[in-house]
Amino acid sequence: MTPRRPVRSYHHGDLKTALKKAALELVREKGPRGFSLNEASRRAGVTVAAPYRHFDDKEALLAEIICDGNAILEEETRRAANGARTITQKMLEAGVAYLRFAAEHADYFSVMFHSGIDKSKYPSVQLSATRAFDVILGLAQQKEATEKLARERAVSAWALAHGLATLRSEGALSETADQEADLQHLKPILRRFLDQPYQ
Amino acid sequence: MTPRRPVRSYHHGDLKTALKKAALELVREKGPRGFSLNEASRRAGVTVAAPYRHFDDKEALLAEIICDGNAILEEETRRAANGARTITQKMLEAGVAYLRFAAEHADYFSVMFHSGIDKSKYPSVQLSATRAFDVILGLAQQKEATEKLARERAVSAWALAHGLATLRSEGALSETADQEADLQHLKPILRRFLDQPYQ
DNA sequence: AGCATGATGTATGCGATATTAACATGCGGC
DNA sequence: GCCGCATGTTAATATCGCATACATCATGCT
Repeated sequence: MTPRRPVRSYHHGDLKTALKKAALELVREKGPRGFSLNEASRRAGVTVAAPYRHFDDKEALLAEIICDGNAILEEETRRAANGARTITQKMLEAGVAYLRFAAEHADYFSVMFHSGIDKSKYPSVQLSATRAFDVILGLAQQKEATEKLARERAVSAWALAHGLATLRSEGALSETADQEADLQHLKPILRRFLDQPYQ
Repeated sequence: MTPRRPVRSYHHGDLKTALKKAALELVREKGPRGFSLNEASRRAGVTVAAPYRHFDDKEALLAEIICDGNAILEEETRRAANGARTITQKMLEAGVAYLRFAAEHADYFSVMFHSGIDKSKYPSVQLSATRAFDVILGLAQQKEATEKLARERAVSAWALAHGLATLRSEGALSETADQEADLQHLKPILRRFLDQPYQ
């Protein structure tokens, strides 16, 4: 009669990761506000006290997720840029990668920008964000003459991509079933923006 | 301003408005997550049950605030556009007005975009958002030949402004004490974007 | 094998919130 | 002046969440 379970060990093994996954799952289901440590613990098959061995508190978990998200974003924009030849094309592909990230990792994106946590309290978060931004900034520096212009170019490209991604995630932009096609449809917008000679 | 009674009377007079103000105040102090119906009631000097005479539930209050915010945004971008002569200048000023709105009404902006409410459940919210967007769209239609191009132009301008505003509100853009100066500093970015011939 | 240590469970305190039901009040129309 | 109806209050319910102290388990090191 005893429920025969496949030897669930007392020690979870990788609870930290499991909790982060559960949190993202919750965000996907119930939106950025739908996350709670308790529910995440339950889903990870663990009591509500266990998470505290791995995270200082609820916010700390979110902060780590944001770091992870920034790392993925950095990685993906960098790879996209590497696949192109000219600087302008690199920036274009990086922008597309940003939009793709926002769509494919909507859960991360949601936590990163809509979880309402005070990022300034977490240096690690700021560091990861800076690193992600540096991908674009690095490209802009190769494109522009002065540091000031490069920074301005990078900021505006970043902002455009971020704005498009946000509008998209809110359903303000008409979307079809084909994500990739929609993405390619937005490309011209980025291209026109980047093609223009700067100053 | 608000009809406030010196003597604490049983009936508040304009509780609906008072609650919305209190909510915005809370958001200003504690961020978009820091709002609760209970605390707002307290600040309005009323018990926690009173709000239900004016709003279906917590979300409904937020939804109304979003409508209000969209109305203000619409009004301010429209006025800014009216103050300029050429279409391009009108769009530029509208963009600056967007950024100014995000800075000066950071509380509204926060609720509008970071409160995590499902806007699709509130037609009134969507209507107000559409009306605000129509200001830009209307300008773009005068600037571009086809409807398709106009829409694209409007979307990208909107996205750029929104992205800049968001980055700004997160402290990603260096800011000085002088809000207005910072704003003028961002103008070139918008201008370069708008000056470019489209297609 | 035995022990130190870290990972998890148990029990519990505390606080907060949203929401509803039933009762009270007083403003404004008649 | 009176009474209805909107507006508030009292009171109660149902959750839920965070956090902590302490016991228990299992793993890996020696």
